[in-house]
Amino acid sequence: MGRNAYFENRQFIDAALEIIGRGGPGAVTVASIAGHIDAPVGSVYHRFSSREMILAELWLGIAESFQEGFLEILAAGEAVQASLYTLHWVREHPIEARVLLLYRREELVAREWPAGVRGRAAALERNLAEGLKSFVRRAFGRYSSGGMDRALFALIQVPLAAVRGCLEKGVAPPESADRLIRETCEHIMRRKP
Amino acid sequence: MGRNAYFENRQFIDAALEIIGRGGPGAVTVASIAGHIDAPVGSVYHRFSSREMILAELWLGIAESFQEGFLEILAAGEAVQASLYTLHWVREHPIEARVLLLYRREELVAREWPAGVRGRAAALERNLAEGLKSFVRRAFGRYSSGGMDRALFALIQVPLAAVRGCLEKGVAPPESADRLIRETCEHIMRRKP
DNA sequence: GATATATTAGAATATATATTCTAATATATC
DNA sequence: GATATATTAGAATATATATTCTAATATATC
Repeated sequence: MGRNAYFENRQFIDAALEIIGRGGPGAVTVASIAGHIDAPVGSVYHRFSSREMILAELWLGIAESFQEGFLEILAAGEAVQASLYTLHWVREHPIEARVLLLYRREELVAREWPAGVRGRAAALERNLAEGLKSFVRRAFGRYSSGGMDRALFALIQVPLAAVRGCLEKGVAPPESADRLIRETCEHIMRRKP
Repeated sequence: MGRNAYFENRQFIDAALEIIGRGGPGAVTVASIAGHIDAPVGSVYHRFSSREMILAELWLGIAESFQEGFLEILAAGEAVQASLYTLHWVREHPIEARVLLLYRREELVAREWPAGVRGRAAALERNLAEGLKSFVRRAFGRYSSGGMDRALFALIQVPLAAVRGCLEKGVAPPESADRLIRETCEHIMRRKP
């Protein structure tokens, strides 16, 4: 019982997304989030325990969605497809991509996750580690730290590198990026560690 | 005439370097900089027009020194050597590397450079662009934007990607990084754009 | 040795922003 | 229709930190 809600949690998180996407981490204040949807700041704190909690939920939601797609492709075992995933995802989700891939996570949420989302953050890390580990086993016949270095480099670091400049400029990655990532991945994964 | 100075500008800049290197951008306050060398905050403002100016001078000094070495190797024309430069520089200058390569520049100095160092910032950008342009001409026979994309990717983005994880962890890049960068660079630069 | 002044010293102030708090409002439930 | 309460509404407060300001100090120059 009681008064009906005028806003939804999601609206505040989406407002934070828009604000970071346009103005960067420095632009997200509790007032700017509330103002973006004409809500009073009181309504922010009625829903979220702190400013950081909004950002944590935003970041985790994006990361989970990004990672779900990545792990699916990774499980299929195609290295090149997995290495191109980031690029395609950035093209489809340009704003989310900035939040997840352009800024360090610590710019949005302090190194220590706020209580209440630690489980989600830990699961994210665990799932990635597991997915990569079994990919490495399949790709190279057995697990080795050298194989993991190679997979991390080809499937994650290089695609990220190829995309970072565009994220900064706020433009979509060019066609040429596909080729650079594909070539690099094929070459790096061809050689056994 | 007048009282002799007890501190030097350099000490404040070095203090900022140490503080960022250890605690990240969030840890550099005017008070923490002054406190690090037991100076009063008044002495900070006696030397620097603002907190941002200290960070601008720190960042520009590191960037200039990094870039000078890079452009020298680039002028020699060896793509692989240039692609390994970042890695070697990170091993030699671990703290400076964090300031320059781990954090976005905008975390330290706002997008608009403070008046007084705009010339230095512009020169930095111009010199890199020129150095890369003439490298591309030599490497591929003629200048093309495709060639520039390839050079940027192989000589800058990939080396940065290979090194970022270590910068975050605060450890020196492993031997394996040399091989990944070298292999990628050779492969990417072999093909004409 | 007196004097001017560069610099130290650190307290006071300004400002931005997160958080708290009190009152008003709207509606579900009786 | 009365009542309890979830939620809105936004003013008040707390806090961190950059910047300013005033006084003290030490030394180069005369």
